Amino acid sequence: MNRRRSTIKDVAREAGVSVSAVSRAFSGGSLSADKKTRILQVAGTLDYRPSSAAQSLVRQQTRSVTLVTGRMHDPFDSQFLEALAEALADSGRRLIVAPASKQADLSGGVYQAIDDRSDAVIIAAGTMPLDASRACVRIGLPVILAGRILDTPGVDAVVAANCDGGRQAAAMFLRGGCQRPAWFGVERPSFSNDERLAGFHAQMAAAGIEPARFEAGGRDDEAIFEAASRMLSRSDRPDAVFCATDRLAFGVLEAAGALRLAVPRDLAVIGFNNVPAAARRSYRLTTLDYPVARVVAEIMEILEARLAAPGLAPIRRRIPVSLIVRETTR
Amino acid sequence: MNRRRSTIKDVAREAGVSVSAVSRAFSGGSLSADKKTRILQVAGTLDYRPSSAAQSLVRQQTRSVTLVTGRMHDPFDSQFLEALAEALADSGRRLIVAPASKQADLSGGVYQAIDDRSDAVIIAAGTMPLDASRACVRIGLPVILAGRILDTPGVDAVVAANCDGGRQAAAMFLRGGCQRPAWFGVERPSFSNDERLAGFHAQMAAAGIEPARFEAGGRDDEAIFEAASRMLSRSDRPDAVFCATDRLAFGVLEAAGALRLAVPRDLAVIGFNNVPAAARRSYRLTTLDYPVARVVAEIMEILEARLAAPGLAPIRRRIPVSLIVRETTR
DNA sequence: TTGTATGCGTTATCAT
DNA sequence: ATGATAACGCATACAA
Repeated sequence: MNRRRSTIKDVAREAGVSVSAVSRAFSGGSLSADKKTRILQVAGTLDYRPSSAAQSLVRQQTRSVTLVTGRMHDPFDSQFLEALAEALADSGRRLIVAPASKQADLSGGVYQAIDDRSDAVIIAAGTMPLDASRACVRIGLPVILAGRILDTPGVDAVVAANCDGGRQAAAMFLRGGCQRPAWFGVERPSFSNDERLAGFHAQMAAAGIEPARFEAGGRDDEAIFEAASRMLSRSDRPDAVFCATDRLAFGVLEAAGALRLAVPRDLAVIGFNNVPAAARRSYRLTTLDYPVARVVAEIMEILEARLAAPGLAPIRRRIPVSLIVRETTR
Repeated sequence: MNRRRSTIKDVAREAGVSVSAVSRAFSGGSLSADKKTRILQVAGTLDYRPSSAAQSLVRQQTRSVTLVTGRMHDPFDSQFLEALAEALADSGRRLIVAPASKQADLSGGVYQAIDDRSDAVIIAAGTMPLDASRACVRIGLPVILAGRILDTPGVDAVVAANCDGGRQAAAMFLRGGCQRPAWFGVERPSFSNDERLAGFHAQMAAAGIEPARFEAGGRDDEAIFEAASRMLSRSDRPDAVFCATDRLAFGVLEAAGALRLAVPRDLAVIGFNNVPAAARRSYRLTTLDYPVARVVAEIMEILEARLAAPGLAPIRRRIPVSLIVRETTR
C-alpha cells in the first residue's frame, strides 16, 4: 500500500537506465531488446504505468472525447452511448461523459470538454447554447451534433433523414387505405420532431389529406398514455397514427389496448427509432429504423476527418431511415 | 481559428501580471478585486481556461472516476450510468466510461483507470480478473464493485439483497397459494443469479416445496422467449415463476400470452430490478425493486470514505430490495 | 542505441 | 497582495 505511485524515474533508477530508455520501452523508440525486457520487468514489479495526464501534456493531445448527453436511460441514447464507447475504445480513445440534465449543464459539459482538452465534443442533447458553441469554434475544438439536433452554426452534425421517414410513414398509411391519419408528437417541439411531422404532412398533403395533430401532455409514460387515450376516445378518432418516437407509439398501443381497439384493423401505428423493445411480442411495432451503428460510424469518420483537416467546412450527414414493417400496420 | 490554445502565460502577458496572479484568479488565492476582474476579462477574450491535465499533474489528483461496464443498453445499467454520472458531476468529478464487451476488456478498463490516475474505478460488469484487482490494491486505487458482483478480495462492493429478494418472491407465491413454483434464471449462472435462486429455494424449502428450475437458452430476447415457451408448454408447467431479471420476466409474460395463459390466474410472475418497462401497461410486472438512486448514493459514500481513509477495510454494502406488487401475482 | 536537458501548463512555496 | 521559481511525470530534440 504505497502512498505514492511509482514514476518513470523510479523505474529508471531501479532498472539502472535513463528515463528516456524507460519512456522508449513503453512508447516504442529504439531500444535494445534485453534492456527493454528488463525495463518492462522492473516496471511490472513496481506497478508502473505511464501517466496519461503527463503524456497528454507533453504530446499536446489527450485522445479523449467528451459526450454531453441527458436521458441516457432512453433506449436509443443508451444504445448510442454503448456503440460510441466501443468505437472510441477501438480507436484508442477514452470517453468522458458529461450529463446534461438542465439546459445550463449542456454548456457545462462543453466547457468541461474544453478544460479537458478533449479531441472533440459530441452533443446528443438539447439545444447548444450559442456562446458555448462559438467558444468551441474559436479554440478549434471540433463539435459534433448527434442524432436529433441541427441548429448550431459552424459545427458538424449527423442526423436522421427525418422528413423522409415521415414521408415513408405517410405512404405506408396511404397504401393501407387509412381514412383519418394523425400525428402524435412530443410536447415541446424539437428539431427532429418538427422534421418528421413536416415530411409526414407533406406526403399526406400530396394525397389531398390533412392529418390531425396531437401531442403528449408530458414526458413521462403516464402522461403519454393519458394523451393517447384522449386522442383515441374522440368521436373522430384517427385510424392511423404516426408517432414522433417509439416511446410515444408504445403509449398509443397501450391506450388502444385499454380501449379495446384492434391493431392494426381499427388503428395502425408507426413509430420512429426502432428501439429494441419495438420488436418485442408485446408491441411488434412497425417503425422507422434509425441505425445506431451507422450513426456512430459516421461520427467516427467525421472525427478523423476533422482531426486531419481542422479547417474543413461544417460536415452534415443524413442517415437514411428504413421502414420496418411489423404488425401494427395494414 | 488559432491553432494553439492560449495558456496561462498568454493571459499573464496580455494582462500585464504574473502567471501566479492568473492562477489565483482561477483557483482562488488572495488577489485584489480589480486585478482579478481584469485577468478574468483578458482570459475571456483569449478563450483561456486552465488545462485540467496540467492541474491534475501538479495537484496529484484527477477528480475523475472510471466506470467499466458492458451492456449499457440494459435498462438497469443505463439508469445506473445516468444516476452515477450526475452524482459524480455534483461532486465535481468527471466520469470516464470504459466499455467491457469481452472479458479481456474488463482488465483493459481497469488499466485505463490506472493510467488515467482516476480517483477510483467502478466495475459494473462481469468478473474482475485477479491480477487486475491486485494491481489496483497495490497502487492504492479504490475499486468499487457495483450491482451484481462480489467475488474479488480486497475491494469494496455494493450489491442487492439478492437472497432476501428471492425469499420475498417465494413468500409472495406461497401467500398466493401456488402449487408448482419455478425458477427461471440466466444461462450462465452469475453471482446475483445464484443468490436470488438460493433465497427463493430456501424459503420454498421451508414450506416443504422444491421449486423446479429452468433457464434461458441464450441472452437475446428470442432465446428467452423460446425457453419460456418450452417451460410453459410442459405438462407439469409451473403456475408461478420467479425470474432472475425483469427482462426474463417479460419473456415469460409474452410466452404466456402466446400460449393463452391467463396471468396471474394460471400463472404468476415475479421479476427483479423494477426497470421502468415493468410498470408499463403491457406488463404491469410484480417485481423486486432495486433502487438505483440508493446504489449510487452508497457508491458515493464509499468513494468519499475511502478517499478520506485509504487504509479502510473493504466495505460491503447490501441494498435492501422491496417487492412492488403489480398485476402479475395473485 | 543511449543519455542529458528542455519544455508541456499549472500550482505551490517562498520571497518580497 | 504580488511575483519568481521549483516541481508534477513524461516525451523528445539533441548529443554522444
